[in-house]
Amino acid sequence: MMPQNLAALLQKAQSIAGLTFGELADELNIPVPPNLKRDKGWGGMLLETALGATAGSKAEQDFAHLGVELKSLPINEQGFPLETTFVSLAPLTQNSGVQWENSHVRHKLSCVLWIPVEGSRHIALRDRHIGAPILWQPSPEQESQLKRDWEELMEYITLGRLNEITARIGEVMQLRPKGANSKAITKGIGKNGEVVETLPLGFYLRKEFTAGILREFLGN
DNA sequence: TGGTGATCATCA
DNA sequence: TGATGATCACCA
Repeated sequence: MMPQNLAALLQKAQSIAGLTFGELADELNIPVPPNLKRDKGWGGMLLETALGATAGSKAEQDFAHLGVELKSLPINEQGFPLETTFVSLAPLTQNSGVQWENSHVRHKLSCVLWIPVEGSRHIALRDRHIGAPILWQPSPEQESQLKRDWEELMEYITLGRLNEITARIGEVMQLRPKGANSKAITKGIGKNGEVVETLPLGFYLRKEFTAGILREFLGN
């Protein structure tokens, strides 16, 4: 099932474009939940299964042998993203020496297969259509935007300014909580360089950024 | 706990 | 009403 090369992956992705979640799920004998309240990652998992990615948690690209990360992107009727896009957990400790060039964010975003998906809640989950795939690599401009934000955000982390971090920081990428709930805990660096308990944070792409990706591929 | 996949839902 | 902060499920 795992595609052996990029062409096969793209072909598979193109072959499911136009289907609804319900049609695809039925083919794969996967039950469709009534909504996403308790199954927030269901759509992404469905696409992973359909495209032959190995399900489960592994800290790497979905198609590591192809160097490709798979991401579903819920959009509204206007083709605009409905949600920000999670990229990766932020390293809150042991991050000395981490540079943009060897960061998880850069690696994850070096090549992404985006699959737009109808996401409006008034459309029943099983009736939502799967869009045409977009194989994307950041342009030099996009990468420099990401790098700038990453460096600014990482500065808060490494300088022990965790308490000052807000989702408003960052032009195209932000830091937000990423965990089971507000009681989730991890280690971070405090004001005086000491280890402190803090909320796990993740990097998220702002909607405007992913909207730009859609725009460049769908031709404005 | 820290990853994967994300969306929910409250409040400014 | 949209974005921020919170949350859901599953796995190793």
